Amino acid sequence: MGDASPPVPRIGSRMKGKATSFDIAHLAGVSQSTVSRALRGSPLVSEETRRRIQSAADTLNYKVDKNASNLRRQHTGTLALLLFEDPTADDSHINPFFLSMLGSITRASAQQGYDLLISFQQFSRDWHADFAGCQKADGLILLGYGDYQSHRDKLEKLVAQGTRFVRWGAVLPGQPGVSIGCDNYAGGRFATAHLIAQGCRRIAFLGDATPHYPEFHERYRGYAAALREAGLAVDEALQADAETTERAGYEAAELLLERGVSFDAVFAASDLIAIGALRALAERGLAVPGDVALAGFDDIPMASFVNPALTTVRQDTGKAGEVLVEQLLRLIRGEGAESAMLPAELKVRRSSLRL
Amino acid sequence: MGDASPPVPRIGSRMKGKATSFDIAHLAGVSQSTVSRALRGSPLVSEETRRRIQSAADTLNYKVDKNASNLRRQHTGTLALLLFEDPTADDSHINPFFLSMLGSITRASAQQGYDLLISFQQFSRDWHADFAGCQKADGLILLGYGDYQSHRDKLEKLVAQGTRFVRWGAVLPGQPGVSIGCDNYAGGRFATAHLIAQGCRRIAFLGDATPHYPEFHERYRGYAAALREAGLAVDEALQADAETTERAGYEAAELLLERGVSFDAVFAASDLIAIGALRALAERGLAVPGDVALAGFDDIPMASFVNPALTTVRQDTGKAGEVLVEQLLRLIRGEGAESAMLPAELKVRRSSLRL
DNA sequence: CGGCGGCTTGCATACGTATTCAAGGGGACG
DNA sequence: CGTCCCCTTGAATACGTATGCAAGCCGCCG
Repeated sequence: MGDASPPVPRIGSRMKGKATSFDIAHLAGVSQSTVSRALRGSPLVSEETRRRIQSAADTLNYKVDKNASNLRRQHTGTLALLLFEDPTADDSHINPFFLSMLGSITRASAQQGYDLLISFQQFSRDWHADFAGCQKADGLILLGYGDYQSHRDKLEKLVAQGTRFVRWGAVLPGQPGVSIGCDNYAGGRFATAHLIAQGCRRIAFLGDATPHYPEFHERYRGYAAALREAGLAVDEALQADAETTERAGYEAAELLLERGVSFDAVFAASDLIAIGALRALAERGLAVPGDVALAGFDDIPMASFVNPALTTVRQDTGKAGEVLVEQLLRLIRGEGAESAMLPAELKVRRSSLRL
Repeated sequence: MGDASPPVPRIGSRMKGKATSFDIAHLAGVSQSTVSRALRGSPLVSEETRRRIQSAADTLNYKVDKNASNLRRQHTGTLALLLFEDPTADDSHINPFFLSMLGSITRASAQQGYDLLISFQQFSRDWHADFAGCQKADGLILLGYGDYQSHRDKLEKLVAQGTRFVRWGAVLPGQPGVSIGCDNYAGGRFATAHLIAQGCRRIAFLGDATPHYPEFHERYRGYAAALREAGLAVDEALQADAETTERAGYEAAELLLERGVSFDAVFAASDLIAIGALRALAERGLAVPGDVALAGFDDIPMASFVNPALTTVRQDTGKAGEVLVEQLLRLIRGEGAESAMLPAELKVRRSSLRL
């Protein structure tokens, strides 16, 4: 007597937790294997059985347990987005350009059926370890301006560990892993050539010009190339470092003004820098574009709303997100991916129009 | 002799996949249980053993498998953020206010040691099912303006299923679940009272005033209250619907102008609407704040950069993210959480200053 | 009429970790 | 010197799903 419990481990008894595939199996009068097959769309299950299982699953409000499923299949259906920011950006305002990228990446991965895990990272931390082998995500997307030189070792470690990742940033030869970026060189060249075409001859560059910030460095190279092509000299006194914040742009412009050098145009390495510079110029009573023509980079939403509207180099964030996700999925599927450079497009607005 | 293989299932043989706790155990000369305990910081392990295990783990570059761990512990260490947007926003520009919230929530959850899963949702879909029981996340954060009435049933279903979630939005009595929001009523009242104090008497309201958009409705109620307190009548001809986009703001302002009613101020239910209205006013040659004083709501980054800088009601997104995550974690820990209303703060800038 | 192949289904096991239970060893105290 | 208890460790099992393997059923062909 009382031999009920030993043979049946737990079917039907557990009311607390969510329903499992065993519960469905019990209700539909089939085995757990068949339930699993039916719900994953295996062709091995007959149509009638599939319907019965489906209706049982609906009844019990059953959802496949992602953890168990992922563990068994050794795959997560999740991508991780690592967003790097300089620790100095403590005002909790994320760079709008990256926010735009974030939105685009989110959409792209959703479209491909992947969830997206977001994580903010400090450059200083051992970020590469956190996501590498722990099966949190099938692949990584690295996003952030910055000094990749000092993190090259970490990237190489990722490659060595077989971690799948793509990086947004400057596309340069000899980099570890797959990089996607826009054509910063061409963008810088277009913007500067445009300023020259507007009659400007003394064009300043605001933004770090060292190779430590590869994107900015490429933009600077484009700037210098355009100057040379027009027969103009590159004057170091016309360059001032700035990280990509409005405040840094303001300060860099002030520095330039204090130097006492004359200039009739500013090419800023990012829109935030340009907007900061715009404020500094306005405070000195300099008219834009009358006294100083101004161009930025990124085409953040704010750029069209400042006064005067900002001429800038547009990076197609929508396309960028798609390409990043697409290439990452290729890596995950083992198809091999390639670095790619997206075109940059000059958006002319009032801030640069002198003619 | 030769009794090596039967008792030991697979230790040491697998070179392909990542190292498991068994590999660590083997290397450190202990059992898998001890490895698990050591790495989770259990006090049961001796200090010397812990060190040996730690060093073995470092050597093999071992990372705890999140899926297995989560499956075993029945918990994910992940929160999911569901961001709702009107399908009309196809230009891939997410509302800046929500982007700011997103940043803040990301930080807050990272600070609490939780990962954040981001998902964009269409109101139309059966979103409530996707995350409810599948163990993807321990809790949900719902974010988005909108018509909660038509989704009340879904919220109630979530509550019934025992899903832990918090919602950003209007805090009203009798709502299912926990809601966090700012004091939209007070914000609308402050902004309108400020416009009145600037000498305005015919103040328009741009934004949906129906209860379908509870936040906007509350702001409208605050607007109406301030008018009444000043002995001014609420004129329906001074109200025009607009969803929260720049284009809608532009069109609503145009509608207002075409109506031919006179007005000397505009209170827009969001900054995006205000910025659109600003453009419409400028095109008609109306000076802000000279001819029309203008105030918005949200204090998105753009608000300080438009010309003239926009007076607005600031919602503290940083605080909001913290509170959302904090209350959600309380729910997850079974401590019970309460809806809360955050203070709204008037930020006076040039767009409203007539004195 | 026997055997063979296609179509479904069930059984058993593996995924990698966390935790309960039992056991071993050593010291302290009576 | 014996007993008891604390400290540390190992063995075993459960978490819920996916899948290789084998078996049952049926019809068809030889």
